[in-house]
Amino acid sequence: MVPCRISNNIRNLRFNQNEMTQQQLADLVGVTRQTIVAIEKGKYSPSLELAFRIARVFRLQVEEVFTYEEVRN
Amino acid sequence: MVPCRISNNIRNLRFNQNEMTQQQLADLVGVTRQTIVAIEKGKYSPSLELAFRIARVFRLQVEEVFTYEEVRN
DNA sequence: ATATTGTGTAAAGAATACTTTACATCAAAA
DNA sequence: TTTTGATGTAAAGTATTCTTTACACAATAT
Repeated sequence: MVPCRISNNIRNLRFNQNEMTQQQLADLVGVTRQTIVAIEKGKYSPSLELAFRIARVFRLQVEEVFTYEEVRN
Repeated sequence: MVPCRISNNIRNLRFNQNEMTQQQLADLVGVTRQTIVAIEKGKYSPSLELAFRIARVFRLQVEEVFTYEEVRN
């Protein structure tokens, strides 16, 4: 796959929208806290399923939480 | 993770929008044809990255290509 | 002072996405 | 009728996502 970057604003959403901890978000979407940490920190990007679940928690579209951009030089 | 279903209308989009083969779509998004087959047939759902790439080909939002719904009984 | 809460990191293993190779079927073209 | 192109399936291997366990640190509360 062509190199790209998927960033997200989960951290901001957690604070601004519902004042929610990583653990609470993890529970709401059904994964472990470490998974949330890894995604927030950009270690890897989630599965589509998890992306949907996270977006739903904040009542947003996937695109409003995750930003896809191709990497060009 | 709570059971859910992710469906998609890639097949329709291929036919209606650009008259595109599985192989062409695969090349455009940088995966093998088998991956497209598996996703169209619902064998598994793509990574978020691939979902973005497919949506981009059709100039659509992720939500316009993939539909997430929780399974309730 | 020490317990608790929220966050970060790391490493081994399980689960899922994706590749590679190969072969089968059907429809349409030569 | 033979060939070609589009699609479907399957199995073994690689890569990535996610879990589990464990520990560390800083800020706040007791």
